[in-house]
Amino acid sequence: MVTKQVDGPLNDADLTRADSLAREIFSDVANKWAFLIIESIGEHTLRFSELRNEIEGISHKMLTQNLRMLERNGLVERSVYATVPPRVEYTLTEPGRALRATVDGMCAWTQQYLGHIEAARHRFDA
Amino acid sequence: MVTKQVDGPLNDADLTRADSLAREIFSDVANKWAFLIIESIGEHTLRFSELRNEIEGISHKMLTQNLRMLERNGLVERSVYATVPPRVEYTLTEPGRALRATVDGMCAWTQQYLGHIEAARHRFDA
DNA sequence: CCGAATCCACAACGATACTG
DNA sequence: CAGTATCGTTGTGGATTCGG
Repeated sequence: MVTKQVDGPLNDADLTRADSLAREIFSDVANKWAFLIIESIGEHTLRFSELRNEIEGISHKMLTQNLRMLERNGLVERSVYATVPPRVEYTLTEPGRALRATVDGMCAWTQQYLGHIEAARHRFDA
Repeated sequence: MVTKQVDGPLNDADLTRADSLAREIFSDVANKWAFLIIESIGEHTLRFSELRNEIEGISHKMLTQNLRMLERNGLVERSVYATVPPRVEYTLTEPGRALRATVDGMCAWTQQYLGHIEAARHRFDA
C-alpha cells in the first residue's frame, strides 16, 4: 500500500517500515526525468551522451543525478569501460524493464488523451 | 512520442506542437503527489479533507495545487455544494480512470520489487 | 567522455493567517 | 470546510569548472 487506508488520526508511526520504503521508492521514481530515462533506454544500451541527446531539455546534472538514483534502486545497470575517452553505458535491469511497461502505458495514455486534455485546459483557463 | 528519436543536433524547434504538449502533460502528471491523489480517489468520491487524511504527509497547499492541476488537465472533476459548511468532492474523470490503470501498475510494481530494491540500495550504499 | 563539486538564482514547499 | 495569499526557508536545478 502506498496510500493510507485507515481512518483514525494519522501520524508517522502509522506507516509500517514496508510502507515508508514504498513511499520512498515512489518519491524517487515517480518523477518525469526518471520516466523519460527509462523510456529512452528501453531495450537499448545507451551511453551517457546518447541519453543526453535523446532526452530533450535534460541537463547534465539532472541526468547524472537521476541515473545515480535509478542505479541505486537497481533499475539501471551502469557499465564503465576504461578506454580513452571513457565509455559508460546504461541498460535497464529486470526490475527496470518491468517498470518500463508502466511507463509505456503512461506514454500511450498521453497520446490517447492529448486532444481531450488540451480541450480541458482551454475550458479551465477560461 | 515523448522522447526524441532522431539523431541530428537538437533544438527547441525540433519538438512539434503535439510533442511539446505531451511533454508538458508528462511534466504535470508524472509526479508523486499527482499519482498518490489519483490512487487515493480511485473509484471513490472524496472530499478535500478526506484526501488530506488519506495521503500521509501531503500539505494543504500541495493538495490544492495538485488538485487544481489535475482538474485543469481534465483528470479529476470538482463538485462544489453550497452548504454550510461547504462541501467539495473530487472524482476521477474518464481520462483520470484510464491513467489510474498505469498508476496501479506502478503500485503493484513497487510491492513486487520492494525487497529487490532494498537489496540494491544496500549494495549501492556500500 | 563522464562525473563530481561549486555557486547562485529561483521555484517549491510548509506554516500561518485570513475569507466566504 | 475549503480555498487563497503571504512569507520565510529549504531545496532544486542550471551553468561552470575541474578532475579522472
